[in-house]
Amino acid sequence: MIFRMKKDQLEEIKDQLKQKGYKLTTQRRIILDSILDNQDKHLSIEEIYKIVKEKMPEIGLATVYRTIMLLNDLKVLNKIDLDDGCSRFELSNSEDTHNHHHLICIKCGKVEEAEDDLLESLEAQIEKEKGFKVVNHIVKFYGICKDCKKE
Amino acid sequence: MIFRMKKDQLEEIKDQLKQKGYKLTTQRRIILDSILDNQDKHLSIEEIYKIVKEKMPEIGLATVYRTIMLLNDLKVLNKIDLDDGCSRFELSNSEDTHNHHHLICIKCGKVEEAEDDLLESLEAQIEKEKGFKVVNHIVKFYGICKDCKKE
DNA sequence: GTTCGTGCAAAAAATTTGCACCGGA
DNA sequence: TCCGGTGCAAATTTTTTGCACGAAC
Repeated sequence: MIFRMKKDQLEEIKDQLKQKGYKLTTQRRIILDSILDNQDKHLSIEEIYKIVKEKMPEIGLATVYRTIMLLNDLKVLNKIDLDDGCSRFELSNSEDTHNHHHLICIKCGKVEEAEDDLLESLEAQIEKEKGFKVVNHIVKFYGICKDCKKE
Repeated sequence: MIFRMKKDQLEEIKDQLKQKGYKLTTQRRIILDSILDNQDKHLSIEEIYKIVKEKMPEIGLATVYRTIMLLNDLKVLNKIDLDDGCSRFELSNSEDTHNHHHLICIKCGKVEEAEDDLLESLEAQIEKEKGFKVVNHIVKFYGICKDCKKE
């Protein structure tokens, strides 16, 4: 996946916060920064906390929770569940989110991403049949990854 | 969705337990029973515990956890995450599971099910491109349900 | 200056574990 | 009988909350 310039993304999110009346505190900036630096990962709160704490040791875990929840509500982040006992999050770059899925290996636990998206027609059908307007979707495929198939 | 005869399903799951060397204890039978009686719902552990406790007040919450995890491992149940802070589970009737998706309303929180499945071609493509053999998938659509659209 | 956000610590919720005893196969 | 399964309570882990203080706008 090709990521946009980090600077652009940061500016865009900053604007979004400002528009909704949220302050851009040092803590929020550092947390955002850490997430943008790791957008290929699926970080847990604890992992984000650890990364952020290196840049700002006095930060509290509760602040990380509150910030992540805020970003989740703002749809800046997506919560994903990789069945490892904690919530994980990934950036939801508006163009990308709708177009990638997670491939979770049930043998080694590795998580890959697949970029294709053939769900538009299904969503159209759902709206027609159920009257349900889809605004986002999360798709997880469970299976055996390339490496594990070899064994 | 049309459910198979509860009795058939129960027998099938019993056999599965027996085959793998697990005992069919009273607790497990009651838990299974409660889940089969509620297959249209997406029950949390706590909810299952409450239902089961009426039939067997002395049961412990830990037993429910252990049984549900066992059934999850055996693929009798699927864990699903409806973003309400706890794990929920649904029966994975082998024929059905692969063919239904959840429609989660982001306004009222209601969860519907959609039965269509157009993912076969996508899965074939994933296997071809990534060498990842898909054995199951979980699809959640977030959006606005029929009722909420009216408001 | 306000008001929103933060750190800290305590609380609440969700899940797991240890262990002595019990009951299905 | 034997061994896996259970109840209970305690421990862990994850997440939330209350409150006084501090920092953005």
